Amino acid sequence: MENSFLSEFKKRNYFNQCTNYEELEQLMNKNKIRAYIGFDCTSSSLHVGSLLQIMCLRLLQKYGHQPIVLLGGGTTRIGDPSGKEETRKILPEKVIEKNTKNIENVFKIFLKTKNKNTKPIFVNNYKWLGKLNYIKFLRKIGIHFTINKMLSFDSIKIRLDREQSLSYMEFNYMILQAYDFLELNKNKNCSMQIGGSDQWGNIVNGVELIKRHSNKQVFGLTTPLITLSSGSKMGKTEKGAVWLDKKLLTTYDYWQFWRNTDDEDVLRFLQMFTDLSLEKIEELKNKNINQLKIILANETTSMLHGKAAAAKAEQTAKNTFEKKSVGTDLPTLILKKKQVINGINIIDLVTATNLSNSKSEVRRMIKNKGIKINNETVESDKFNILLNNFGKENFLKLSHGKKNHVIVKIN
RNA sequence: GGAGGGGUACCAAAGUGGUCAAAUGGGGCGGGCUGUAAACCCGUUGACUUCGGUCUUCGAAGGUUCGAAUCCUUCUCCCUCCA
Repeated sequence: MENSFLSEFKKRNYFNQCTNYEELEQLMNKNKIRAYIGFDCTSSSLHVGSLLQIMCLRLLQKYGHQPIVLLGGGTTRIGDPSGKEETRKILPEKVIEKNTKNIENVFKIFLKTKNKNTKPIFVNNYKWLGKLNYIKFLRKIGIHFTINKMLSFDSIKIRLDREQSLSYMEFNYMILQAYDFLELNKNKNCSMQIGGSDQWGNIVNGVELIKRHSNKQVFGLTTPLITLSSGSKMGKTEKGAVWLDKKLLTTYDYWQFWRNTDDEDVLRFLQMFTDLSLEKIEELKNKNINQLKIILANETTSMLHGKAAAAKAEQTAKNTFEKKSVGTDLPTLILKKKQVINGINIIDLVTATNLSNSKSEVRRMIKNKGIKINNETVESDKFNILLNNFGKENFLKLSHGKKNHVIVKIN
């Protein structure tokens, strides 16, 4: 019989592969289960690249299952070779610990924490990996892995085929991840691991380890790698990562990220990254594409920054792009009156904002007609801003290209 | 430990004494067209500049030379092969 969680999982395009779909269906129909996803702690927070996994955890909650968030404090000390062409740099322990805390906070926003039965369980694998005894580990766990098999996994094979070096440390990564699953199965009664498609090998290892070690059946489920219709990986923009963190990316910029989605991706993203029901999305389908993008931006932004903040961002975008005016969410630079009274050179003004920090770049921008004050192109890099450039309300809008605007105010 | 190959801008990659702030492609940025889309076209892509130039950059430090990304020495990192 079809399982409601899995069927929605599929319909929302989260599904890539499963170790044993039919039996997983049976299990999930019978019991509420615990499932985990592991997160790497290599950066100071999470970005949109991890959003799909987060959505999976939310979906588990929706159907009454309980997510386990595994923070890879231990495995990050080793470095996952999957999909990497080179050994990645190993971070100092202090940084990893700090990252771990920040990342945990992201989940506290996205996941529901009130319901006792579905609230997320946070674990850090450093807790058990950090105190492993090498000999005991090899005897207990190592015995279940054959080198022959390990060499056949993509993450290893690709490196070897390309004759790129792979350290022994990294080679052990998959065993550690498999061990994590075993640990969670034993101590937290966790019966499923979810992950990106690049984690398939690591996940299968865990499933097999548990089979051999404990003779228990557990499951692995993977999500596809999301690419934009342009073919590039999701989550990185010109300006850097799209962080799921207020401190690292403003609400307005986050909203804009979603608003700027390619036409081709909009429906898919509505399914993947919003809570809108599939029926609702079906209804919306025929709406104007730009309306859909606004809905997408509002839904995704509300989830992270709250409804009110999202509405503010939307209003700011409306003012900025439709009315060619300004909105409260635009970044603001405040100047003292005496700084302006004798005029400020345009280059100095632009570099004082976060629009640019290079004078050469600003000169270039002016030459290419990309700098505007109150929607009027600045023609010369000798242009001086005077008090009368600020309107009655003592502010002006400074634009860098079409999408980047800053309000400059006189105090 | 031994033998080779290599480190050039955001990335890939050319350049092996002057014409090199460094070809070309991708990416980025800006403009045009549009819808804050895609595709396409054009411009631009080290820093500073009084727009004359000036300064810094081809793994690092020295050296040869009027002149070095290019030649020499030492160091360093990466890769391959052998042990």
